[in-house]
Amino acid sequence: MDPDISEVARRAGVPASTLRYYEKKGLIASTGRHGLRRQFDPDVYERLALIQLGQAAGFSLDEIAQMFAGGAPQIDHAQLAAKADDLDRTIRRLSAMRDGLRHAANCPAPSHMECPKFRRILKAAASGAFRPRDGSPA
Amino acid sequence: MDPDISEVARRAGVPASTLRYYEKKGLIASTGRHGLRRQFDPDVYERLALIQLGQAAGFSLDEIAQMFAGGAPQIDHAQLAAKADDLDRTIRRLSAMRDGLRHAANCPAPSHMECPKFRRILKAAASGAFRPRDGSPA
DNA sequence: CTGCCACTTGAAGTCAGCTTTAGGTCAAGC
DNA sequence: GCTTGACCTAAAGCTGACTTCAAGTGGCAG
Repeated sequence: MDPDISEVARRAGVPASTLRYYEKKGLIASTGRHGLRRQFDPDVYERLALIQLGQAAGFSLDEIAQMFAGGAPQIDHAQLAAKADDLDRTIRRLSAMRDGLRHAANCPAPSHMECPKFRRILKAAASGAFRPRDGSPA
Repeated sequence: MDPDISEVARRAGVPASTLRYYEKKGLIASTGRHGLRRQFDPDVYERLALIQLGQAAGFSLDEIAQMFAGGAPQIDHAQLAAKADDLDRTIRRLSAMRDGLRHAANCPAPSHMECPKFRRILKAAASGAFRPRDGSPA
């Protein structure tokens, strides 16, 4: 028997409301109804995993829907490489921040403003060095 | 003469609407008015840099406002260390994603589903390995 | 056959961080 | 003195990814 929405929710760890939302967005499809109730093909689990993976990679649901658009998932290699580069920039930015935070957490200066390193970082922030590029998460 | 809002906007690269929003939130303060028009202390530039830095580090505006709450910026060392750890987790997660994307971008398999590495990553996604922890950006 | 309750729906609400809009004020230049 | 237009306000709107709500439906146990 094909799983119903609560079964999919339980097994995939995704709330039923989210599954309905994904269906409306065209990210997943139900195979039919049993009365009112949706029934899902077990393939939906793979779909959901792809969605979660895509999200983790920083793709929006709309972008993910595009990938699913043509039958079997078509994922453009250039698009993947571009997203990898986005991630790389984000990682570098976050790494710099993390190092700055670690320093500030251990800095012996009485106030952060008296620490030269902090002031240097602050100046970088003022000049926009840490502004996320478009396409970066957060 | 103290700068007015458009001067601050121009020099700090922050829209006037954002400055008003920050003022309402208590993140910055104007020193007075010239007619209706706000006047700002030049200190505001440092404030704005701190705000941008805090945002880049993943703090919410509310958290940043808390830090500003007691006269000179009080930034708790434990809080900084905790945020650094958050960032570290995020960085590791994103690095794994980036590597996965790079592989997929160059993978010779006709479909991603036929690549063992991709399938392995997909399984990890299904098991929630990439779900952002609470406190992580994006 | 009846009642329960898990499911259904569309619409509205949530969150953060802003931006936009509509209508108003007023310092400064002519 | 009059016009201009940059500034002001409160309130509403926006984005993305959902969640919540109120009201309805219907399969199945008893």
